[in-house]
Amino acid sequence: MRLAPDSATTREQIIAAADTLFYQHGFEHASFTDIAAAVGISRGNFYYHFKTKDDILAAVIASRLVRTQALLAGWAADNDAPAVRIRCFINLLIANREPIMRYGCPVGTLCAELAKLGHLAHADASKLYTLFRDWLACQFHAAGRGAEADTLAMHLLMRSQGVAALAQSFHDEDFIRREVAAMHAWLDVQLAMS
Amino acid sequence: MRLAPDSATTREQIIAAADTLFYQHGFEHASFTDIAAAVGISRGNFYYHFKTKDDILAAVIASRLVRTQALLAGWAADNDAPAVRIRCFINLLIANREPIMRYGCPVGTLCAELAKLGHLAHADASKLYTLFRDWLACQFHAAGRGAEADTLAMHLLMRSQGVAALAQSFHDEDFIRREVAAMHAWLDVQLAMS
DNA sequence: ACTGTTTTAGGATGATTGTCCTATTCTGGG
DNA sequence: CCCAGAATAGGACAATCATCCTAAAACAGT
Repeated sequence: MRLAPDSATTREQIIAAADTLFYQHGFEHASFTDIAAAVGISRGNFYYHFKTKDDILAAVIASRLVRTQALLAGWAADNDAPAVRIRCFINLLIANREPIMRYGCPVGTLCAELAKLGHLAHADASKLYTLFRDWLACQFHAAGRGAEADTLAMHLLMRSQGVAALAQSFHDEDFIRREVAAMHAWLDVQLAMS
Repeated sequence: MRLAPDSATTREQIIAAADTLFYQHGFEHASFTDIAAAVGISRGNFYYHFKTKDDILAAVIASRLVRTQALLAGWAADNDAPAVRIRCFINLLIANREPIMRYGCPVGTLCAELAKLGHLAHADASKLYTLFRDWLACQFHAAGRGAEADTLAMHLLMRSQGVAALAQSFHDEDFIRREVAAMHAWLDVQLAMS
């Protein structure tokens, strides 16, 4: 019973390709053929690695959860001040502005699609939101806003979602920068209250 | 050459059913069969009224543009003060909270899906955003905030989109009410600046 | 009642989908 | 060298999709 290192690579390649295609074209519109072509393997070979498309989706969501957790942990490790950590989240809109203007927010668009499909995986996809929500709430708590930490976290998350949605349709980079600046200003006010 | 009143009714029924199904299940996931079943006509009969699915989509978007314009014109006719008019827009989140928590914002989810599909109709769907944007900017202008009217309009639109996105995934009515109250408070501040 | 147009129903069509089967190739341990 | 298991390829399969065709029905004007 070996560890099958090549299989793990192929499996990870499938997940990575599916992740990208689900993001760029949506879960439903991205087909097995598309993913197979992106990875460079045959279409029928999928059954060996994933029994159903839902299994791939579950693996993609699990992968995103891990990477998101690592991202948030990295921000927390690199910065001592909660204020700086929160600004890392806000600046994500600037760093990812190109894909956001093309495909929207990876979390928001996936959750919206799965909710419309009535897909069971929507519950798991929502955990991506929860990850950001709880992390932000934790930072607000550390910044002395414990009583309203979750409310403030949801407010910031809400603004990032709204910015991503409008940026996608209007393709307006200045709008993103303007709203990011407004979010930083809002944060200044909130942190001054503690 | 008669006006074909029955045909107009059937055509409108198709548009209405397609509008609902596109909203509830998404454009791609809503099939001809679904729409036909909702209207109560045969599947093959569509070709007589609409040559392609894209034609139905175009008709649905055109119908939404007309209804949105009428909605905005109604708000403007019913209220003299720009402040009250803008609050009508904000309160839309409360009035439509049930469908929003289920299916998200009709405009936002449609635009996001069409953008991901690279669909040509995305440009027309974005006009729905523009309708709200320009109308809001007009109200801010009338309220004495001419210089920043469009910026304020985009900010309000952004917040409504963000609230709808999170409300759909978290199914949280209290969150909607809290953010609507915050939007009203924000508006108070903005109008006091004029 | 007749006629030409509008409207409808039902099925055919080809393409695409997710799923699944089977034969072949690759690989590492004995 | 050989061989069991892992991995792959290619195609079969039924279902679904948008689209399209054709014949029947409903209707209006005469």
